[in-house]
Amino acid sequence: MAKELKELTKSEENYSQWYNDLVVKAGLAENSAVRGCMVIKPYGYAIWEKMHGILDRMFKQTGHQNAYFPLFIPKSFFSKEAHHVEGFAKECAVVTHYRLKNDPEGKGVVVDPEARLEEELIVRPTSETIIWNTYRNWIHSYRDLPILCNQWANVVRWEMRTRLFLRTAEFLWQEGHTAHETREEAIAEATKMINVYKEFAEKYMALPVIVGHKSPNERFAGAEDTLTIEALMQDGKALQSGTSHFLGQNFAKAFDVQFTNREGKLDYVWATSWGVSTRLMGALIMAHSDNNGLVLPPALAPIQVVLVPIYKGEEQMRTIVGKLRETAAALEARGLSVKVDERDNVRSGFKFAEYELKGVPVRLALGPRDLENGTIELMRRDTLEKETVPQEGLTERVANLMEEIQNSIFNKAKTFRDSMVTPVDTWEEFVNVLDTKGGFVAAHWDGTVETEVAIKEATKATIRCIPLDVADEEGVCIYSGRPSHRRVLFARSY
RNA sequence: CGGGGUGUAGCGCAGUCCGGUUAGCGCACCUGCUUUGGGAGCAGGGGGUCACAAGUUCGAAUCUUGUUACCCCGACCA
Repeated sequence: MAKELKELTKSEENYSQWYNDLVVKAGLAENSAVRGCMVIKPYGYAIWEKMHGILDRMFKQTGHQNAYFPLFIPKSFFSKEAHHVEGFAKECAVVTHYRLKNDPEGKGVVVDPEARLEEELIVRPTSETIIWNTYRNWIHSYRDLPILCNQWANVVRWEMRTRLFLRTAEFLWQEGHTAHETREEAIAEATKMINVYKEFAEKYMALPVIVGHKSPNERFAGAEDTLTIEALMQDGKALQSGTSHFLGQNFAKAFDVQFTNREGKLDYVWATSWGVSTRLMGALIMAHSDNNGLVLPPALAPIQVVLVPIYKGEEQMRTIVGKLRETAAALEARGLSVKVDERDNVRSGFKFAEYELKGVPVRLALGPRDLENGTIELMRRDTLEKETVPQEGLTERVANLMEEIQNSIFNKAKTFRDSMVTPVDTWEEFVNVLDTKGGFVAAHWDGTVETEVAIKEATKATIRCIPLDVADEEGVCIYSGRPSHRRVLFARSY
């Protein structure tokens, strides 16, 4: 048990505190000297690298290529797409000067007032504008289409209040930007990519998500349609974990990106953009962790199996560590990432607690007793179950266990999520469920922005999505009493 | 930007109301010995501009004024 964490059992009141402590103590990330910016530590980054690698492979398999566009965007680019401007406008970092000089009074360096930029540069909060400005030169004919590019980058949004991984001033993400001949093709692309995200979340992160459309009010600025994957955290709040936008011809018109189509006529291209960020790390942590620390799905765990020696005296240590190295080599040959913890300045009990805090899926412990009996102690992190098993056949057993743990973590999260989707038909019920149970509330909505905003003001709950697979059902709006044709999902969210 | 709170060792804190030996405790760190099947014990050791600045005083971590940073609650958040 994590001594520091033990005193901080998670509950609704201290959930934020618990989350923050967990992120710091598990060695994932910490606050930096720059307000709102985060340092991702090696262990946290190792998990992100795994995510990055898997996603990148999935993008390539769906025909995409990586490219890189500038960090700085001329201010004027943001004036070109009206809705986009409205949606952003504020909370960006702006570069106004390009030089420092020594302080005449000898107090270090100051910004050289002579070195003011003619046009300010915005540190990208997202790259649609600079990318569409670039695409204009790449696209002339239908033969140039589609363009299927992705960029791995950092972006900056000057958020007022930040939380590690969930909302930081600077964060890492990928943003895909595609250009197509037809509306249908672009819509298909946006749908394809939200499904890639769904598959990634469920198969690798063991995180069940609901795919749906955003309401017009929650839509990305400049998009005609925004698809989202919504996940549920253990405190009953929803987390938007990835989005895919059908941008129509909005950016093409703003940046004058036209092509000659198959009929020989000029037309504007159809666009999509889609992204996931280091926020997924927050989702991973909040979806699975318990009071002993992280619970990592084997598919994303930087260390899948840790081997801990238990011994008395140096001679015994050498024998046992030797045996563990052999075991580790066999597991590695089977494709698992393993670590033998040979440190002799901390005791085994300390190591047990530490790897639980870090979420390592399987722990093997070998002591003198096992040496005699030809056994080894095996513990799985998700259930904390220990058993003593024969060394014979261990590699296969552990390899199979990886799959079992991955499924078990997913099923646990799914059972919880499913139990937290509550259909309601009255306003009283709606408020009551939000206040006492949390989670998603499936309710009828009249489809108007006014109602959506009024509900948000009254309850802090927003429409998370209109699920893709929702069945048509006649009913009346819980707030206005006007007719509705389907239920949508409301929740309080991060 | 509004309301509240906190700055004392790497981290967490006591001391501040009511000024007075050499500023203290826990964790972490270093050394040694004993330990090792669930966060070891003992002994010794290192580490401080008490956020910054000015003032009051024989004397300031403590009182006064100003500044600054951070945290929490709002507002904000594709």
